Amino acid sequence: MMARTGRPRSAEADAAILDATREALVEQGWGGLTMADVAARAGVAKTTLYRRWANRNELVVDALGALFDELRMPDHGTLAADIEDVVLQFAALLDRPEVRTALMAVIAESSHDEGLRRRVRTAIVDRQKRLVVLGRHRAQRRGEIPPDDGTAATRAQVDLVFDVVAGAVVHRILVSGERVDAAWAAALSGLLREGLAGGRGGLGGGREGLGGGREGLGGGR
Amino acid sequence: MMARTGRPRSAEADAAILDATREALVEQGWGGLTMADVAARAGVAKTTLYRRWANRNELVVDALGALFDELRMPDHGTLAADIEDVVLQFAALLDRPEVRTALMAVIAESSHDEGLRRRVRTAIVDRQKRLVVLGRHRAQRRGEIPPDDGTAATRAQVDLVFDVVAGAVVHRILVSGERVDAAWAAALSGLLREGLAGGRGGLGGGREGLGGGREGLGGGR
Amino acid sequence: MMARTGRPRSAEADAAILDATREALVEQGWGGLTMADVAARAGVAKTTLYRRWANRNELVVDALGALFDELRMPDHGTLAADIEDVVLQFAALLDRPEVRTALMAVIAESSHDEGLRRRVRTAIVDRQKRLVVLGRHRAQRRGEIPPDDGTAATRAQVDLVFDVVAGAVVHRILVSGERVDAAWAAALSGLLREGLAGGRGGLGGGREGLGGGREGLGGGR
Amino acid sequence: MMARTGRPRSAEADAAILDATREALVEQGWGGLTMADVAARAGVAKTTLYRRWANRNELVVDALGALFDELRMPDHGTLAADIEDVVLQFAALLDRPEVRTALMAVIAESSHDEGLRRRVRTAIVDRQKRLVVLGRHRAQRRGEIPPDDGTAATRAQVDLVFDVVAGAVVHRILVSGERVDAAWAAALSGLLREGLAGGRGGLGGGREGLGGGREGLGGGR
DNA sequence: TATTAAACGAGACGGTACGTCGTGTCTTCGA
DNA sequence: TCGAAGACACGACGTACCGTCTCGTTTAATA
Repeated sequence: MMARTGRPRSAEADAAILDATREALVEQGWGGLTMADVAARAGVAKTTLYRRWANRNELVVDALGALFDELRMPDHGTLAADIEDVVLQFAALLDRPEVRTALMAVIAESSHDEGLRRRVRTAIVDRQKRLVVLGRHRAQRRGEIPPDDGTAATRAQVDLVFDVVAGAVVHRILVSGERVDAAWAAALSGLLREGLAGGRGGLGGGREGLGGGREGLGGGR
Repeated sequence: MMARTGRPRSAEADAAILDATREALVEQGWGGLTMADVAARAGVAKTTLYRRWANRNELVVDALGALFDELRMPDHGTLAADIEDVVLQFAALLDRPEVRTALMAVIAESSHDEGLRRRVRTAIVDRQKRLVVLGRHRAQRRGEIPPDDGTAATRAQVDLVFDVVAGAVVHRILVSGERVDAAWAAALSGLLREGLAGGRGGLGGGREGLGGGREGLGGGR
Repeated sequence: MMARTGRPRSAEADAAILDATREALVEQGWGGLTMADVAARAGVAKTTLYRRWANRNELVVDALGALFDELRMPDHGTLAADIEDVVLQFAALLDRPEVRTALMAVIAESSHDEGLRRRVRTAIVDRQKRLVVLGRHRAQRRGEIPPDDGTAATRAQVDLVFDVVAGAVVHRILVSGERVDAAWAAALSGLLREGLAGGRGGLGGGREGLGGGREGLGGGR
Repeated sequence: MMARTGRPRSAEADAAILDATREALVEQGWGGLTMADVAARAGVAKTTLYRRWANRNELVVDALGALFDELRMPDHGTLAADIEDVVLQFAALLDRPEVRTALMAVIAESSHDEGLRRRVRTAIVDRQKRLVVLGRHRAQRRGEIPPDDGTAATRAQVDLVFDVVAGAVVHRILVSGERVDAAWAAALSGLLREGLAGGRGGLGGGREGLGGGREGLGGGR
């Protein structure tokens, strides 16, 4: 079904190109990144890049995605400790200059390029999200949080936690320009733990409190 | 003090350029935005753009900043309602196509351009942050949250709330690509209310379950 | 007849502008000459330049023309000596850097600008040609050459001599890039003397050896 | 000796560009000539122009030089007839609108650009000069003029004749703005023939005749 | 082992935007 | 009213990158 003949593609070239891309991002930044420069650093012809990636954006997404693949969900025995660990891992990743300069750029580009959006989702977003899902399962097995009841509210809670954790870390590092240290990670973890527990089923349990009803919101104290 | 001679700059041109910039962003996206196109839309020469802004990035930051200037802190009587209102305002802003396509792009560029970073801070970030500060003051006057005690922990809490709120909204809309509706805003607000209240006024106060990292943050109590 | 009101134009400004034009030509060459630079050197606003000259070309023609005004027809007592003197004067003029760089340029521009062509003619060409006419008259008074007989051939000879003398000097200096010294001037003068004498008073009188083309020019005899 | 790799340059592009340059010169004149227009006419990208020529001046010199390459030295059997033929060829060349508008311009530019001066010399001046040298050899073989004696005077005479012929034609057409017809060519040819023959060994050798000796000038009648 | 077809390097190519510069006009203020 | 200062619309400049296209040269599977 597929061509079996001819010279096969070089696997070394792939790795060299991704490495060169990250190296160039560190030195030149997103705006200064050029395909010719990447090719030269990788010791490869421009043609070879375009044979594998359609354009600069897709190349960068893959180069970044490889880094996100290294994220690991630890098991420290408590949800809070697990969250803090992941937050710090994520922060360390965002602190890398190639990520700082390129992550938001490809997300911006993806806002008007559906193909790129899909690639960002599979290469980057889903690789983060699975940590949230995994951490949640572990916490449920430990009994720290109630098990899934299969409602939409459950899925909504996963999404909310994901957006809060990832969003807060991204915002602090890339927008506010502040460092994420253990203290900050603990603070965020604490906020989440109380927020989720305090909700007594909270959001996700999604009952009365959701959807506009906020009769109790804040009035609780 | 400064030169008073020569033909003064046209104030109309400034407004026309910023309008044209937003219009072009809507139609062409960040990647398709060109200075020549903006100039043509504004009925102005390219020179006139470059006389006011050093480059495309700074122009776009100012064009976006003007939108963030329209954010208002309402007074609904409760912190939760105030937060939800602001979250929805912010979400509406991020839903505008010119913001979706360009906000993350300029933040990415700012990661290796200190001047641009400052401009982003004053034109965009600080305009959001003052809402958090104002909302916090109101809630303190209402007695919903304890007054500032002047510690670093207090300032840290403001920063954390800001990063969580803004980060979550940005992440949900731009990264996850989901809509922010009243239900989601209420859920986020609830998470924050419980998270802040549960902490006994203190992030970092995090107790037993926390990883331990709280060297100084939580000392505020 | 003319408006007498308002501030009168500065006569000093005119001289300063022409001086500045020549100075700028020396330093920047024709291609590097800018109106703004001329204005700055003259201590004058660009407006003032454009109030007096319609464009760069006309300004330069006048700036060069002033130099050609200094050409003088001496009276050494013989035609040959007079020619040599004028040739050397002309050569000295063409050796000035502002003339080298700009004379051919304005002539080139004049090829598709009738107004400029007229200005070149009156400011530059006619100022050279009158020397030929004057020298011819003197030589006729001395009896070195026959008096005008009013025929077209007479006028044609004046033109031919003018084109040969001016053209040869211009070509040697600007095209061939060689110097004009007394020996060369004498050689040119000698060629002309023999050429005119040999012709038996007649260009076009050319006999047997000539190609045949003489339909009317030589009819002067 | 040189790199043999990569895609070779298109020879068609070269020809198309030079043609387009002459075409644009005819329609727009020297001042209206733009690289973008030439590229568009040639169906070529601007980059391709700049890959071959450093700037507009060098491009135009080559475009004009190709025309001067077509000059031919005929053999009519007499020096006079040969001169007239060449003069008319040269005049026809200078009458072409692309040459009228651009030749003096590039010569002007060459006055402060040594590289351009060299290019003008090889592409234009030397192509004319070889005709003088060739015509002189033929006339010597015919016995019309004495053979070279190897002195500097001989070389000086070649140069003088060249400057006189080329200079006179250029000056008449471009400066005086008059046409060159057979009659004028014959008159110039006659002047030269007599001037060279009358000199008895001509200029350079010419001593006594110089400076003061002009006893016979015009006295021929 | 020879064939063969794709991968590869090099670099020219058609495009497009960049940011700068010069032109000639205009608008303001002060002399 | 003139002049200085300088903003303005316009348009060309020469550069840089894009992504595509030839070239001639490897290189591994296949026949």
